[in-house]
Amino acid sequence: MTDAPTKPVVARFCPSPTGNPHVGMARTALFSWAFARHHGGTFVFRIEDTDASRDNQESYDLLVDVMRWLGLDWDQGVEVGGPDGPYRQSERMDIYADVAQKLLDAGLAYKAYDSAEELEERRDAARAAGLPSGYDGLHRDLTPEQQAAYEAEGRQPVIRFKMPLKDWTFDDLVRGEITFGSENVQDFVIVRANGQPLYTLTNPTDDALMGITHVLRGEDLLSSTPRQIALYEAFAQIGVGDGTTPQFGHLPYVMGAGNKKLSKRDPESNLLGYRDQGFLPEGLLNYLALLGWSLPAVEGVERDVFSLADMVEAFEISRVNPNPARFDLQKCTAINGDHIRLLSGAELQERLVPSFQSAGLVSDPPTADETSLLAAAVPLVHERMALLNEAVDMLRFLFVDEADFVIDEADRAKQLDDKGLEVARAAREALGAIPETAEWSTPTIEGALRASLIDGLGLKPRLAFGPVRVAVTGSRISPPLFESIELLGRRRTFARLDAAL
RNA sequence: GCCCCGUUGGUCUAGCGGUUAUGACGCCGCCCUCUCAAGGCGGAGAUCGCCGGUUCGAAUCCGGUACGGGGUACCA
Repeated sequence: MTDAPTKPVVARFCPSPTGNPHVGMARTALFSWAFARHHGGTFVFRIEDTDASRDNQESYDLLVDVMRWLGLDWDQGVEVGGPDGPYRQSERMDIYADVAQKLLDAGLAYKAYDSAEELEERRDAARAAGLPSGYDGLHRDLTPEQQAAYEAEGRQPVIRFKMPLKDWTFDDLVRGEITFGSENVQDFVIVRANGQPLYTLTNPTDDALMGITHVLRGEDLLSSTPRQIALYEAFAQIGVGDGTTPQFGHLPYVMGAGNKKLSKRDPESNLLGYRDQGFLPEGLLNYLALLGWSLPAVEGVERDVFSLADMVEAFEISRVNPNPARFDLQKCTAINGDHIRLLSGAELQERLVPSFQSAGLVSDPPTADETSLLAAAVPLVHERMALLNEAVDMLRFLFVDEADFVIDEADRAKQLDDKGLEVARAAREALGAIPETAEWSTPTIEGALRASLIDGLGLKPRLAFGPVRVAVTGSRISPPLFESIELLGRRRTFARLDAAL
């Protein structure tokens, strides 16, 4: 299968605003976006909010917010507009009504009056007989008299699309040729009895009207593809769209723990949660890309940490793996750590500001002192973190008011026992002996401490510095000690050692 | 029931008829080292779901089968 479209690519992402944006959705958006960008095409962002009972504005806002955070920009769509708007289906109802009417007028769709009970009964019978259980086509060819009779009974009809009687074969962009037999693709409802259009109509209508050339979506929609192809062929007859049918590619699921699809309820699936935890959009996206796709090896060397730009350059839909992938938070976090290490110190510092602000350690906007302290402190933790929020915990001791400084009790017990206090006392003396006139710097601090604790007391380094670390930073785990002491400053360092003794 | 999709170490993944089956995350060990990381080195872990077939030769091609997933809605 080749991956060289002949006409300009127009791809789209068209979620329904129900609940929290989840990672599977982001993966679908990413692949569609990367596909469009790779081919220099257009990316459309449309919202499918045709079901008023499930859709809501808050969810819509979240969707827009998260797409912007991820950096998946769109050329046409909600918020930005475009030639084929509006891009919210709730604002396009007249269009769907018009298309449905045209389909009816052309004899490509029909009114069906079956009641829910009747349908269920026939469906059960078909199953029992080992037959496919879709609509049996009973009202396909009702005469006007029969229709009038049903209406006289007070029945409100749905509109069903009349599937041409033939087999349906298409070449899926990720799975290859797929065929559905005619008997398994029955007439489907496109407009509810109350006049509301359904996804089955709105989605292909918009794709046709917006000139979508490539439809990349979740594999849950694979079996509805024949219906959509049939609809496109009908559109060609009634003049909706340009008469062509897009190509389809069905992306595998992103699964959660166990073996089930990551659901919207699952906290691991909540995209905003990742932002709050301090994931970088490029880190999350990189990991998501790895779920079903990989950068081609260059001269036999595989690479799994890459930028969005790298992905755009290399993204071939034919390389997408058709099988579902389990989301692994640990690996996602590890990849994110790699991306953090790829950031310059200045970039990292900038991205860290919001985390420090929400922890109440830095004001909004940061003061000059806070900014310079951050600038000096960030290099200390840059390669020690996988998530932005981890920096807050590691550096809290530098930013916190003295009154709020606390020592972890478990660590105090382990390190500041009698022996440890003795070491801390020696450290306090050694540091206090550094002349006021001498620079309070990492080398001087290290020199003083080593001379006193290692050479003087004859301690192993880990035994020497542990108690000092706990007294000064509040934890057995901290950024490098001497640098930390330098940044803390003379006064605060002395105060903390004194307080610990 | 019927239809469709999928199946390579715990997880993700490379592989497109001939490899000691690739790499990553995780795990274990060692080195580095003031803690933790990062980094370096090494290791354990896969009879490529199973059975047949094609072929000199199959993870790769074909057929079946099992298991998992999806669809079968007046949800999307």
